[in-house]
Amino acid sequence: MQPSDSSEPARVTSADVARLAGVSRATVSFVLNDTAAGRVSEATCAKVRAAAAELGYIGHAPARSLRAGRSNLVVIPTFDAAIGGLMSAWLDGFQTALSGHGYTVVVHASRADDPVAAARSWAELRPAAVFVVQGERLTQAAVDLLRRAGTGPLFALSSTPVPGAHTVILDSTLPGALAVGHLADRGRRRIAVVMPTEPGLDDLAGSRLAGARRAAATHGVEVTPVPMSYRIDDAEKVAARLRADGHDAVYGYNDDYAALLLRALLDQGSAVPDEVAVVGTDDVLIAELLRPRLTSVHFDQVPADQLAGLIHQQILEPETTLEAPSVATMRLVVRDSS
Amino acid sequence: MQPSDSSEPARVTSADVARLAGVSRATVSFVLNDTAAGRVSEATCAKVRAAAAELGYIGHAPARSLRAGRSNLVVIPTFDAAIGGLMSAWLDGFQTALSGHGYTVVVHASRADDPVAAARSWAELRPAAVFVVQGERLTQAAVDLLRRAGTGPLFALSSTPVPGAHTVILDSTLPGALAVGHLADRGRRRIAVVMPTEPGLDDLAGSRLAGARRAAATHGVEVTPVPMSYRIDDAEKVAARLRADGHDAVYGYNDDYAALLLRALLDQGSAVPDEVAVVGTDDVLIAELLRPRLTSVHFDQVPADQLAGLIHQQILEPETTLEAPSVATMRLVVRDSS
DNA sequence: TTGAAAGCGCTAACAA
DNA sequence: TTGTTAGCGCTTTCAA
Repeated sequence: MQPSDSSEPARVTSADVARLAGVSRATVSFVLNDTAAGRVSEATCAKVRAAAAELGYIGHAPARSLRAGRSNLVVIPTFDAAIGGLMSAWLDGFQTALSGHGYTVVVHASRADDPVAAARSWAELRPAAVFVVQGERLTQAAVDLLRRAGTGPLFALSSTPVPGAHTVILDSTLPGALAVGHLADRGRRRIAVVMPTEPGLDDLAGSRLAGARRAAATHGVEVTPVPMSYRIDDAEKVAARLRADGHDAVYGYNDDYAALLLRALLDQGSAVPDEVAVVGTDDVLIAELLRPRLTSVHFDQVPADQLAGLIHQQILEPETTLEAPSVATMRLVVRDSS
Repeated sequence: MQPSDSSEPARVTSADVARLAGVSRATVSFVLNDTAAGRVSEATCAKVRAAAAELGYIGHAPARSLRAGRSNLVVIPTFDAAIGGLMSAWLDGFQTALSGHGYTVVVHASRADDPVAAARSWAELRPAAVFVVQGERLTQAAVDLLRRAGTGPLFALSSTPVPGAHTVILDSTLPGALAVGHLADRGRRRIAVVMPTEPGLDDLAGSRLAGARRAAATHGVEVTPVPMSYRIDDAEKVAARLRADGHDAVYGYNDDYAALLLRALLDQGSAVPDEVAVVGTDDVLIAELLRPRLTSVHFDQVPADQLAGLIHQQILEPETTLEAPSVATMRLVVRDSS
C-alpha cells in the first residue's frame, strides 16, 4: 500500500468562486444550480463557470443537505439478508435509474434484531427516500420514527401492505404454494421443503415454507421442512435422508439449492422426476441447463426504472396519492424435473 | 400504494433537547456523542438522555458532516459494471464490517465514460473513504480531484498500483493466463476465449483476454476471442462455430458462461474434454455440480473485515504508511472438463 | 440583474 | 462542571 500525501490543500468554497468571479455567493449558487433562469446574465454565468472550473470547485453535499433539510440519499436497508443474484441484478438497475434522477443509493447494512435502531440510523441521514426490500421487517414504531424525523417517502417490498409505506406487494409465500400445489397435482404426496441454514435466508425460507404448508393443507399432502446448507456434503446427506424417508418430491428453496440437491439425488441413483420430483425458484438460467431441466418459479420483476420514477415523483410531490399497491407477480415454469 | 400523511411534525433538534433538559446545546452534544468523559456529571447525563428519549431526538448527519468537514460515508463506485455474485457476496460482508466501525456504505452508480465527473460526484459527499473496486478506471485526474476535495483515504482494487491510492493488487489478466497456460499444457492448440457481450463486463473480459493472449504467446498456441451473450441460443451458435472452426478448448470468461457453453457443446455432441476442453472462472459451486465437473480459477478473497479495519485505521490516522500492497491471489482448480 | 444576510443543526474552543 | 459562541458551506428571501 502506498501512503497518502498529508498536505492539506485549502478547500475551495463557493465564496472563493464568487470572489474570483467578482460576484456574490448568491449568484454563484444560482449559476451552478442552473437556477439562473433569466436572473443572471450570460456574461456573468460564463464568468462564474470559468472561476469554478479554474479553482476546481466541488459542491458540498452535507452543506446542501443541511440547508435543504434533506439529503439526496435513497436508503436501501439490507437487514443482513444475503441478497441473492436475482435481487442484486435488480438493485443494479434500480440504482442506475435513481442516480439518473440525481439520487445516490445508500445500501445500509442494518442489524435485523432492532428495527427501530435501524430506522434511527437511516433517519439520521435525512434521506430523500427509504426503500425497504424486506418490508416485513418494518415495525409500526420504525415507521413512526421515520415519519417524525421528516424522512422522505417510505417504500417497501412486502407480502402485505405496510401502513405508512408505499408497498409493492410481493407474496413470499406464493413460491412455496405454487411449487407444492403443482407437485400435489402431479400426484406427489410426501414433499420435503429445503430450509437453507445460511444466515439471512430464514425470513424468505419461512415464508416459502408457510406457502408450502398452506398448499399442502389444501391438497391433502404432507410437507416436511428439511434444513440444508449450501454445501455438497450437506446436500448428499439430505438426499440420502429424503430417499430413506420415502419422499417423492422436494421444493428446493431456490434454484441454487435445488440444483445442489438435484445433483446429490442423481448421484445417489434416484430417478428424477420418476422417484423424486424437484422444484426450484428464481428461474435462473441454470434451471434450463440442468438435466433434467429444473422446474422453477419465475418472478415477473417490477421494472426498476419505473419504481425509481415513482419514488422520484413521490419525493417531489409527497402529497400525491399513488395508485393501488403494485403487485409483483410470479408463475411456475414447468420443466422436466417435476 | 398508500398515500403518506402530509402533516409535518416539528423537527426536534439538539437545542430542543437542551431546553427540555435545562442544559446547553454543547452539553447535549457531549453527552449524546459519549464525549462527556469527566466533563459532565452523571446526573446531567441522565437528564439529557431522558430528554432526548422523550422528544425522540434523532441526530442530523448532514449537520454533523458539515461541521466535521467530512461525512461518515464510504463510497464504493460501481462504474456500471455488472457486479457478479462472487463480488456481491464479498461486498455484503465488507459493508457489514464497515458499518461495525460506524460507517455507512454508499454504492455509487457512476458512469464509466467520465472518471473525473464520477470522482466529482463522490467528492461532493465528502466521504470518509472511497474504495474503487475497478481501480483501472481511476485516472490521475480523478485521483487529484479527490485529493483536492479533501476526500478521505482512497483505496482501490486493481491489476497495478494506483498512484495516490492504497491498492489491493488483483491481477485481472491472471485468470486468462492461468486458464490458457493450463490448456496449452494439456496439449490444446486452438483456444477460444468467450467475450461476454453484456454491458459492464468488457473491462474484465478484456483483461482476461489479454492474459490469455500473453500465455498463448508463451506457449505458442492460438487464441481467438469469441463474443457471446448469456443466452442459450447464443451459446448454441457459438458452440457450433467452435466445432466448425476446429477449436479444441474454450475459456468461458466465468463459470456461468462456461456452464452455458458446456451445455451447448454437450447438446451438440461434442465430447468434453476429449474434443473440447472448457475452463471457467470464479470457482462457484456450480462448477462442481456440472458433469463433467468444470475446471475453474479460484480467487482467494481478501478478508472483508480485514480490509474494513485497514480503511478505518487509515481514516483515523491518514499519516500512517501502510505495508506493501496487499495482493489478492488465485489458483486454478483442475476438474474434469479440461 | 445582482448583493446582503439569515440560518439550516451541529461541535468544540474558550469562558465562566 | 457547564454555558457561550463562532462558524462549517450552502441556498434563498428580500432589497437594491
